[in-house]
Amino acid sequence: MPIHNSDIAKIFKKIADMLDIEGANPFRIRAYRNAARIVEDMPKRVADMIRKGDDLTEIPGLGKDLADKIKEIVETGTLFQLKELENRVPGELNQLMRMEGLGPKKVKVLYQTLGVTNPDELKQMAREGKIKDVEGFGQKTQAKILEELEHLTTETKQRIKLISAEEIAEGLVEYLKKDKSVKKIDVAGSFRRRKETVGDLDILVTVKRGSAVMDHFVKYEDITKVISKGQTRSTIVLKSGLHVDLRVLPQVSYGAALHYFTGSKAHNIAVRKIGVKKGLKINEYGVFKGKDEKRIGGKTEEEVFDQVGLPFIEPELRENAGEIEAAQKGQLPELISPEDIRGDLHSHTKATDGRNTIKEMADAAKDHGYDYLAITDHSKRVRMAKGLDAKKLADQIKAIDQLNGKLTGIRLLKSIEVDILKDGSLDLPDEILKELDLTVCSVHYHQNLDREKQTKRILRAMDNPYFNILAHPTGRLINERAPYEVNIEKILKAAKERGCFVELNANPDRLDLTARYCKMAKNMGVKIAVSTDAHSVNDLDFMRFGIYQARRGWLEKDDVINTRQLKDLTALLKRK
DNA sequence: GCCGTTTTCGGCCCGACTGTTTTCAGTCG
Repeated sequence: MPIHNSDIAKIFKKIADMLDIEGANPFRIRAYRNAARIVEDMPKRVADMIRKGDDLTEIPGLGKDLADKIKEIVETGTLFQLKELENRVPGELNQLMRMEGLGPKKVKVLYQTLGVTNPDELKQMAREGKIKDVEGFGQKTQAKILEELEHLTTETKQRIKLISAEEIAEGLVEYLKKDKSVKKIDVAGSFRRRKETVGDLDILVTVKRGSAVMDHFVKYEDITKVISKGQTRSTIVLKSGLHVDLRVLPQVSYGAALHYFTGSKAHNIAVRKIGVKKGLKINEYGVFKGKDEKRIGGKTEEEVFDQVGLPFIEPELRENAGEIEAAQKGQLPELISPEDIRGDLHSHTKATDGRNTIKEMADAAKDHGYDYLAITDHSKRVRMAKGLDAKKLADQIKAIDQLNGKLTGIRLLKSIEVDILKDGSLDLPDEILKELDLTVCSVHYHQNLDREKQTKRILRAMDNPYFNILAHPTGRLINERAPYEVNIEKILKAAKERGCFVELNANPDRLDLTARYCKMAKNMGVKIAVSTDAHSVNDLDFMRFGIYQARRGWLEKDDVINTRQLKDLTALLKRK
């Protein structure tokens, strides 16, 4: 069984939890949590790296000990240390730590006094009223535990998609602005970094003297629970289950706080470390210097970066994934922006499973200020979507030619989202494909092939001289369907050799490629098409999510083919 | 458990809020 990076991370997280409950050295625990994160975010499979004999200790945060443990996990699928731990501490105890307000210390006390080892037993004790009598616990804690356990069975706390977070955040910001004492307002956190999913919202504000914004905040209509309410910080839970923090900040600290709460944590730590070397203390209140901790910055984010000798780093890059080193060398990318996009290369119409006509799509694209739009309906294999056969596609080609004769200010590109069949051949004959301006090729069926077969299948498809863009390269649906097993690195290499491109599908349910693969593609010199896969005129708006993701993947204007003028794009699409 | 051009030993981020504690520990981010 292949060991995924996430498997390794899971084991390290569990060890960290168990050590936490045992009361081990907190820095040792942090080392495990840190390692879990490192492995999870690694652009390559650790198992492959070990097979190739790479030295894992060269990765910051992994020493000899952890490297050996990773090796053990890769070779045996498990870790002896974990089994040992489970002999001392029941393995289910860490589940209790998932609960709001229960940390390692309290879990340990519950275990030692009441013998509680899992959520069911905890629920039992809470119902019998035994929790409140334990030292350090009380009536309120018991009620909270009971309430949360009743919930736990129905809804598991899941990160929500960026598009949902955006909707919620906009509503909240609008509501908060109704309080006229609010001056500045920003939504920080992973939302501001435009991560594809968001775990909670961090809203920062500055207010006029005597503001009652906290009172206003906890009266928001969408709230199910107020977890805490203070002068400078309050936390609420929305009906959707999303947690929202509101922080009130002094003007002078706003930039420091914005930086601090935008994260990522790893980025902040790295910035702070540079600060420490320069004798600075950086926290959410500002940048401070010397023994007397004189404030020397923090009103704006720029000031914070400036004090550590860095240029401004865009939020999307703040993952401690090389952005700090790049900033130090003056080599930060000039990230792509929405205005750079000249057209959309993946869209559907009524001819298959879209909801609008070709003409309607063309008009909408023109309204977006685009120069071109590729009409890419499904091919016949995708029966569910009434996919086009060669004859129907020929009819559509004619229709588009005619329409192009009448349209002004927008050019329709004749194309198709052609299915890559199980054996890697394309779903339509070359005779019809060669009549098109470009092809967008994708896998819809047989997603469960093993890694090698799936990769070969796609490589074979790329051998077809009419193959241009690989659409939604991993097939994942965020929170719904895992990516299929496929070696993206090999595919990128093949795309480079053959003059093909890969899509970054901007649909917020897909966002496929991930940021890390975008970065990999860029480094390998493979250009990317950021496309919406629109099934209606409204879906063309998804482009912004594609741009967010592209920015997270360090892409610049030049890395993306649909930033090109039509004639340059046409030249790019001609395979040698 | 990791890390080091100030250190191979002794650091490793810390402040706000809650609950139960009468002066603070635990949790969270």
